[in-house]
Amino acid sequence: MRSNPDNMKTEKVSELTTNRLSIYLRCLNELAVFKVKTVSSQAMADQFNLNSAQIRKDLAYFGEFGVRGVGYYVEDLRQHLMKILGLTEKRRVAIVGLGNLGTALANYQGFSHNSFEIVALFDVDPEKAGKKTRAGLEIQDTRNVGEIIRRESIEIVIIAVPATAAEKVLEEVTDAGVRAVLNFAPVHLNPRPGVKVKNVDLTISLESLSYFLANPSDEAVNVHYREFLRQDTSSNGAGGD
Amino acid sequence: MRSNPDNMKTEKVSELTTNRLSIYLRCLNELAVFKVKTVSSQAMADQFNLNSAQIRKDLAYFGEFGVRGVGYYVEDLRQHLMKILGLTEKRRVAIVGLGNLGTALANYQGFSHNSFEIVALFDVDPEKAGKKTRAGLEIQDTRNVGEIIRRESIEIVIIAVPATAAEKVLEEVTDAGVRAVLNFAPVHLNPRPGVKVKNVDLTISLESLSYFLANPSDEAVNVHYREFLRQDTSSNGAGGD
DNA sequence: AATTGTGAATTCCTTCACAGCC
DNA sequence: GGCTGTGAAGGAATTCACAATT
Repeated sequence: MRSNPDNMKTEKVSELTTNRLSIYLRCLNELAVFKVKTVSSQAMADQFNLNSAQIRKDLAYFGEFGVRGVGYYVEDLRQHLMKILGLTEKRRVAIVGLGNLGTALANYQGFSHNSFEIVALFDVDPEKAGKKTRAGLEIQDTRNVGEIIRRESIEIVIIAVPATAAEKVLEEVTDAGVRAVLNFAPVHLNPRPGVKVKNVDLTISLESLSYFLANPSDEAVNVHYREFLRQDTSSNGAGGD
Repeated sequence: MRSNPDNMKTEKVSELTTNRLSIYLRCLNELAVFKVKTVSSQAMADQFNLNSAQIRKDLAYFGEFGVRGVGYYVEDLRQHLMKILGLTEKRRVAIVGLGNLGTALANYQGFSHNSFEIVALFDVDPEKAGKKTRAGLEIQDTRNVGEIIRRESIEIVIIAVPATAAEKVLEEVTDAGVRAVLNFAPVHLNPRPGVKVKNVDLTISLESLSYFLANPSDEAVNVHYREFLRQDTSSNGAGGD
């Protein structure tokens, strides 16, 4: 039993769990909009085809947030999850690589309500340097990435450069103190200990879909849609500090 | 033992496995460029911080592709993987939702060499209808999505619409016979049996990174970077045909 | 000697099932 | 009665370790 209802755990939490926490939070956000006061683990489980015990376990690990016979107070749990996921203050984000994807991400509204703020953009192409995105943010030369990351206290870097350039970018931003990276380049990166890399690899996603098209009889018949996002669970240079 | 060296399995293959097959293929593609003739499971494992037994198991499931004492013939295994992943012929892809992300994807070059071809684009916005992307492909009205999917023999649909519109799009394309969907909308979709949905959820990825920033002491110290892409493993309406 | 293919062992994750509480 | 929190059971995925093969 955690017994430290607000102040965190001592063991390790799997990335499958953190992904689910994010899903629970999304669910609670929706319920909050409709002014729903409480919700049971079963109700949430139904919505996402998860198992209710899993939800309870995931949550119970961080504290006793529920009330027996009642369920979870939506607003209360929402606050707890925000805290656990480190979303109570804005995280400053930079994008490296302003090609199609990088540009789309720079203009994308959909980042979690207001927990993430894109504050810097980088590209090697001198043609692009100086240009501004729709939001009015200026593209800077990748050469200065380290310096600016420090100056701007950037915590998360999104890598959207070609595969061949990704490793070098990772090194540079890691040198500048960044410990969290979202990598869109279709390449395996080897982060140093203490640095977390999450990968979004469109080729893998598409090829995996292609496999299922090529093997329609595959996949057990009654596994149902049960499972949800096992998104990534990426490379991670682990390590306590 | 599979014993049917070319013609497929009878059980189910996990999505973790298909993701890895895709990684192996990428590795082989690189080796092929350098005219490397053979490769051992250990050599591949080193490159991606995987376990060599896992690679051998993954491959052995589909046939006996290796040669004891030698390893795997790069070109031979590459062909086998292409076949297994269904990449020997082009798969026709449509994108629904031409906002920032959809547009970026429409212009993106990086799709696996030439196994995927984007042949149709859709958006609800009548302003956008008729406009062409850089590649010269015209954006069509979402109303006609079913008809065009059938006419164009589209097999894979990329959903890049807002969360609220995604479920409806899924229904429509499923009605039109699509069985593979890549969903970028931050929402859980419930596909019918026999339809595969892979999710790419940027909010979950970022929030998961945020968790690790908020909990630096977390994550066991010597798990090392071992694990690689557990990308998604999404919703799946399973089912034999 | 090197390296695959694979049963057995292990580790990790999920689900069950129920005691405990409201 | 309804629902949480959780130990125990079950299942899945990974890794070990070695016999089989070239």
